Amino acid sequence: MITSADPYAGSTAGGRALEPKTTKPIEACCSPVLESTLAEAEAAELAAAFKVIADPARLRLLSLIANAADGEVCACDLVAPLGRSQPTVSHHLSVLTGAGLLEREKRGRWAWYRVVPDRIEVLRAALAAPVPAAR
Amino acid sequence: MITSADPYAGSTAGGRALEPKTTKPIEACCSPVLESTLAEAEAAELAAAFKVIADPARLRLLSLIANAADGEVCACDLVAPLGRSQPTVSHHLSVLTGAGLLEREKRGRWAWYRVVPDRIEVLRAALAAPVPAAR
DNA sequence: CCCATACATTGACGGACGTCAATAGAACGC
DNA sequence: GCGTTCTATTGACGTCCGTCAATGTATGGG
Repeated sequence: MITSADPYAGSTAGGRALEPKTTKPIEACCSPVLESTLAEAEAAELAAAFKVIADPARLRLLSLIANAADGEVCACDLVAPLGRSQPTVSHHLSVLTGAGLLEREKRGRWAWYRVVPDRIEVLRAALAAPVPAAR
Repeated sequence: MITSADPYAGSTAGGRALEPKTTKPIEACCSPVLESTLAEAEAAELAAAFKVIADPARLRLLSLIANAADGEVCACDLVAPLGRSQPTVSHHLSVLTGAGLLEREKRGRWAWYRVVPDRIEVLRAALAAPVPAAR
């Protein structure tokens, strides 16, 4: 007998949820990790957000686009620098856009991508050090 | 013919490297993602670092330990709140410690864990917004 | 000594995901 | 219309990894 009335907010980890598997956009879901105890649901959402940027290809895409001349890059100019196939690049761009880290604008035959700094700031904020309470 | 002498720093993504698979501690490896273009190696290292915290169990462990009374927690007090088996908790603590995000101190039969805020700051810094150059 | 407790390691299983080739879809020029 | 170009989707494959049961290792009490 471990817990009869589980005192821990959302500690169920064994039960697979089998959710619709939609790529939810990143949004501020929790206070900083070091500042308050995360419930399982909050942790899952934050972890999913970090998973989006926890990939070399996607990090490089972000940096390539963020450092472009006009702040935007045509998808056609990303395949070669990334050293991956066109479908793979398209896939990663889709993941980043789905998470809200990129904005997509279709102009003629081309798709132009821009970084959305605010969404990255959300991730950054989640890693903020807590203010030293009293002093 | 796309590239004869690859002009992109470390774009090889197809070739599996099959490295020793050691868990390298997190350390400042690159300038912020939005500030300069990441080479493949830098991106791989940063991605590996983010992967460490891109997991609900590990995020909860960090928050549980960071918010403990004395800034440290006995491993025995982490199994129940996490809602996972003891070996699983031990595994995650090992990953976090290996990455340098946690410090471990063995006292008698118990293992006490503390957060290393500096290492988390490294990750946070990687997401920093670039200074608006000129004004 | 022997047993109980705390933690780590091993091995196995199943799901998640990064990758590519092939194909489909959309937009443009002629 | 028709071919060309750019992008997205589909399907398949292999690897990575989070999880647990079982076992191993160490520490301490009686």
